[in-house]
Amino acid sequence: MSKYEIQIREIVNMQGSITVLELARALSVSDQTIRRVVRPLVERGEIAKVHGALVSNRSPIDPPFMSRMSQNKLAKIAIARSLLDLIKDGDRIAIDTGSTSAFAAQALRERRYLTVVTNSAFVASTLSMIPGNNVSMAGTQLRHHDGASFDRSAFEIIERIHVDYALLSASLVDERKGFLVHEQCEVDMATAMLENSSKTIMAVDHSKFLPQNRKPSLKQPELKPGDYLLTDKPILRQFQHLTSSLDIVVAE
Amino acid sequence: MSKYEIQIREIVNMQGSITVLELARALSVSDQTIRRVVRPLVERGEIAKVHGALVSNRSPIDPPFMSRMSQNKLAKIAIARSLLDLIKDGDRIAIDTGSTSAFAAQALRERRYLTVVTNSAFVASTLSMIPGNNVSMAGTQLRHHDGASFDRSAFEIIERIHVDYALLSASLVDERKGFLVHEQCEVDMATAMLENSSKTIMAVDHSKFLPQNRKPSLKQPELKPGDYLLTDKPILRQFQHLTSSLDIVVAE
DNA sequence: ATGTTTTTGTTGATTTTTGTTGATTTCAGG
DNA sequence: CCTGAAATCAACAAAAATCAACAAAAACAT
Repeated sequence: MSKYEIQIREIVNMQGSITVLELARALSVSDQTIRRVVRPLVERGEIAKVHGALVSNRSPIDPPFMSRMSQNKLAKIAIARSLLDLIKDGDRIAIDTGSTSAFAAQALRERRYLTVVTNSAFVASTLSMIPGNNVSMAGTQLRHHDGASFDRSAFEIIERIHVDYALLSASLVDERKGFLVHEQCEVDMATAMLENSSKTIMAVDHSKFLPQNRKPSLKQPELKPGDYLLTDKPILRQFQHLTSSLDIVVAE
Repeated sequence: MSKYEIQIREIVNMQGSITVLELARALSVSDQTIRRVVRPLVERGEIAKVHGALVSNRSPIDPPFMSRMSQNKLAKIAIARSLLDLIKDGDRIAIDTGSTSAFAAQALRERRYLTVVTNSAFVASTLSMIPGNNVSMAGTQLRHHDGASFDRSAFEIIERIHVDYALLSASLVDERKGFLVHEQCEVDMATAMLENSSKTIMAVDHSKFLPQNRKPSLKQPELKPGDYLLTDKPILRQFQHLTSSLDIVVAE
């Protein structure tokens, strides 16, 4: 049994699929080594292999649309579950757009009597079905790539409703610049939610701490001391200065 | 099994349908590759293929919402399919709440460049995912039993957007009183949609013509001559006076 | 240190997949 | 029914991934 085995299994299952070459680069070994190490894993049926890639054979649970598109499903599910430790029946919460929030909405269906305000039609639709919830959809015109709204009325509604928690996310965590997203309207929305909530919960899975091809550049608003950071792996040393004043929750 | 397989399945199921060329561009491979990879998927029946596009063969609706919708599922699916004969790419349509409309929204995922305005968060969320669509969610506060909004802003938005078709439904068709629903706000919404559309499409499955335990009492607005009635069985004699001025489409 | 075993990287041959071209089929509109 | 445009298919060449074999490097025991 090779020392790379556990790592490989984990990466493949997390990502769903990955090419041999990518994996080789990730572990800084040659592609041939990966092939050799992977062979017994495939024979034992622990992961599947096709020409061109390794694919996870984990039975993919079936959460609706949005969720299945996303990377790092398992991490996001774990984060969503640990969110349930913070949010109790009857709480008021603002939720932003994004796949992490989509998973969170799924998890929050367990809670009752929530007051929810969101600019994501998916989140609104999911949580509005729960008896006892009071859900407000902020905004009118929905952008097609994620069904979220960022028009003026969206901001007016966010600013009208004060909540206990704002659930925010980010596309990348940069060592120096902090939590980043791709578009200004997302920053504006996050700011509005943060300003109208008592506490903020920033939810980012560990992959957001790694370098990415498509680099976001816009900085999310500053978190307050005592705000929560939800993630799925311990914070690495070089990021700790960003998170020192936060309550960190690491989902197992 | 190819390395693109999982991605293709996800994209097709998410979008409902997509052309081979679009998919090729999305994965940055040639169209020929897509055709090759897709062939076994089609043979195994995991997705369906028609000349010009790949279409999802997923059961038309999965959301939790479905439990209450399961009545007359087949009839509603048939009606939704025949709606596709009326609504073409690029059309503008207002859609009301209700299970019939939810099925209609699923079917309309095949269409592109729709302008949609609706007070149902589920319909909005479903159709906003389709590239090229322009979807407006009317209203803010969602009622929990169906995720629809009937507040003042909902009406303002409906009245601001003029569309080609209003897709309406009813809870019961009464021999004397016509199309009935349970709540006044639903009548108001139907009226607003009808007044801001060129044609109205009333969609009711045949069970709505039968007596019911919980009797609705509020009358939907009068349809105009030439408006459509979509249903799944021929109209019985005793109802024909209600429908004589309408274009009747019977889904097979 | 030395020899042995195991792991790893490199090379080149082999297999599989992919893109391109051109012929063929399908579809929509007269 | 015919015609033009778009989609599909077949076949071949190019590119990428895989495999086998061998040499270098690392780990281990003596």
